[in-house]
Amino acid sequence: MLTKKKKRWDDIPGCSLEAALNVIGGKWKGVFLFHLLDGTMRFNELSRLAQGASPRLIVKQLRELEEDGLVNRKVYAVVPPKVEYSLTEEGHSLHNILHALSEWGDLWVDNHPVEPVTKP
Amino acid sequence: MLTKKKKRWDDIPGCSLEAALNVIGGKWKGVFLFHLLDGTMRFNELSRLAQGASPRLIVKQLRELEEDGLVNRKVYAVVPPKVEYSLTEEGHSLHNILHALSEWGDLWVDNHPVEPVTKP
DNA sequence: ACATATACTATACAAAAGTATACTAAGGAG
DNA sequence: CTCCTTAGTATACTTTTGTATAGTATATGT
Repeated sequence: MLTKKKKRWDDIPGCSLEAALNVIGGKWKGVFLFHLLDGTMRFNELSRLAQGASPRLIVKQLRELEEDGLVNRKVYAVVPPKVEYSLTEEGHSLHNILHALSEWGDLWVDNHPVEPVTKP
Repeated sequence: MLTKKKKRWDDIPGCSLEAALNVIGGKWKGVFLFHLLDGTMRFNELSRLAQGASPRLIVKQLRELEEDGLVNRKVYAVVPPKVEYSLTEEGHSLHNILHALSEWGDLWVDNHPVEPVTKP
């Protein structure tokens, strides 16, 4: 009998936009992808981008990006360990979108300042 | 003493890209925004887009989009109720991004078919 | 008098996402 | 022999998301 492999975007049938957002929309995925546009980075460097996130989460985000074909993970058999992350061709194809999102976000943040309130 | 109003994107300081993804990345937000590009829609119509989602969630997504300034909510004082949702100018400014995401998602889905597996 | 329609709200619960903290492997430097 | 380094794992827990299900208001049509 044939059945389907369970994927994270199974519950969004037919909607490519939602599929895209699922792939790049994880908590730190956008940031990682954006910075990887400039070249390969090591785990530590990526961690520093995700200020305050636990390694568990960082690993999870990176593994999903890898699984989804957007990043390569290259392990060097050295001690201490060295692992380099870089974008695949598919990852690079997000270049324009990532920059557009970043610019739009800039404007949006400007137009929606966090309101200061007086504390009682 | 001055403090800040808590917002949903407070935990992503300085990253406009992540801010953007936070604003449009909710479970059904992309779909709603995309379809609203074509004109106003009533609550029922939007619900139908979000097949299987509970009203609670749909309302939450729409309220957040409203709060973030991307959609207008127009209530008609009639019975039975009638509420129309439409994009604000700021919402419309996402036009290109939403289409780019949709196209990218299309390609991505094509390149990543769900693998059939034989069940034991 | 009664069912109908719409856009929700309320409550309880389950699942997913994220945090906090501690720990590991193994070779080189001292 | 001990410490340092990196790229993670492991475990326990909290928070956020999302589901399931039922209920509400009220003018209108029959």
